Amino acid sequence: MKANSIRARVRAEMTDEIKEIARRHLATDGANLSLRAVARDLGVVSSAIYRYFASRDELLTALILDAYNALGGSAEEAEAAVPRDAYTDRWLAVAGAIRDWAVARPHEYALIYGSPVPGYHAPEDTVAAATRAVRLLGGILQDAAVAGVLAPNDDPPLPAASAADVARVGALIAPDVPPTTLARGLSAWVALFGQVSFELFGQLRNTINHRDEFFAHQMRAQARYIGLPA
Amino acid sequence: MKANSIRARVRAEMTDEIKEIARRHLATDGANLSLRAVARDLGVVSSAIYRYFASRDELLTALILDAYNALGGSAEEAEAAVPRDAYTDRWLAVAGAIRDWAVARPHEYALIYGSPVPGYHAPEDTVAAATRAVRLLGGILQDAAVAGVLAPNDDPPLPAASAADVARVGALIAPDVPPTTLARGLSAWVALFGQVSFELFGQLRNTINHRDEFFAHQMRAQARYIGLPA
DNA sequence: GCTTTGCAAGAGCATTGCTCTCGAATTGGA
DNA sequence: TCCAATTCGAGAGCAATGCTCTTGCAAAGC
Repeated sequence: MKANSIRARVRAEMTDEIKEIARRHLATDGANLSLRAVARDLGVVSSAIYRYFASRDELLTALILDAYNALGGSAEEAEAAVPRDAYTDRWLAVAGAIRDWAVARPHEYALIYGSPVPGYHAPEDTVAAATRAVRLLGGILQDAAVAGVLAPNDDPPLPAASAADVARVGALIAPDVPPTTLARGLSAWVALFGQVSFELFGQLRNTINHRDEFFAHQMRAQARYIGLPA
Repeated sequence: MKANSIRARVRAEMTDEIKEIARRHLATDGANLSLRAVARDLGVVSSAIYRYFASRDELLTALILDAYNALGGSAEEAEAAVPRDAYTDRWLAVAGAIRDWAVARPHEYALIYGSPVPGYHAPEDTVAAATRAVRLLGGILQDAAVAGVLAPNDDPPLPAASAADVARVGALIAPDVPPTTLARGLSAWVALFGQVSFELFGQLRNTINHRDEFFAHQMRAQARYIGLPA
């Protein structure tokens, strides 16, 4: 089949439409996605879906990949709009974009940062997409480090094995950032997604009611903790 | 039915056995728990289960409640074994117990801290059980505060609405802890569960490989961040 | 023009959650 | 001690699911 035959184009359109409808179902019915329901909405018999996705898991994998990329893209876009030397603002833009994306699509967020779907194992394709968000944070730290505006800290050094783990990550995304600062960066990264997950998964109910404001404040605190300039 | 009739005892045993088998299935097959499979393992026909749980969701709710209590109990037990004035160690004991419990029962952890199961809404019963872990942290902060060993910080004050939220929580579990310290405590709480979730849900794959060590180090850092004495 | 390939439809299978009915067993008051 | 009320498990049955297989039809490519 040539890449640009009518068939190929129709196939791509169908694939997109299936994912689109699946996303809609995800948003309304939650995580238990029904292939047959998607087929019905598409006006097609259920077995037809299997021409495009070998199984329900494969459809979910495609949605997961898309979600990682959408989230990463949204964060990158927000970060790119901030002046390069406004390091704290860049971090806040990333954090805000991630939360906004997640709040707008809680079920897609749950797909990628919630409990892994049973029996499903992330193919290697997803890791590149999944790291887009962390790479952004690494880039900000790196830029701040070379600019010499990253506040030092007097944390004790990491134990050997963790130091190696952190160094390996650092070499890839933020080579000029000292290890203890990198560890604080990872901590902020965890705090960011932890906060979003807590909010979306209901752990903040009856506790923190003004989530926007609290989130922004906590992310600002994380920026200070990392050592980004005010 | 009298509380101690044969029927009542058998009923309690059956209920426990159903939950026990369900937990086993959870551990092997993941989150898609099959009532019929549980019934088969119990040597009983599927409709018999409905004498004990009105629906699959109700069984899951019972498991969730048990999980919250088991996790809370495990953390409380670990914390109680530490001298009262070793505030950092108390925090580390809580954090370690929570992680250990979660690593040993990833699917039960996912049940309570992962994506909420579709259609399911936490009944009010669960909130008391769910707050046992936070209360522990609050208690440690409170004790350290009244002992006067909680290091102050110069964080900017919280914005009004968040300050009210935090104050409400603080009044309940740690009345003598200043708001900004409380905010740092909440941050540590989020970091704790965020770290465990990242580990169990696969977000640390190919990044942090020595998870025990890294977790312990990060929790120690959180203790310092909160202001607990070394 | 003819063969190969891609596709949707439909029937079918095993499985699921849940409901209902029917006998058998336990219970607790007379 | 007997008897009505309650509780329970078995079994059949329903609507739905994921997935497979076969059958005809349309597009693609020689």
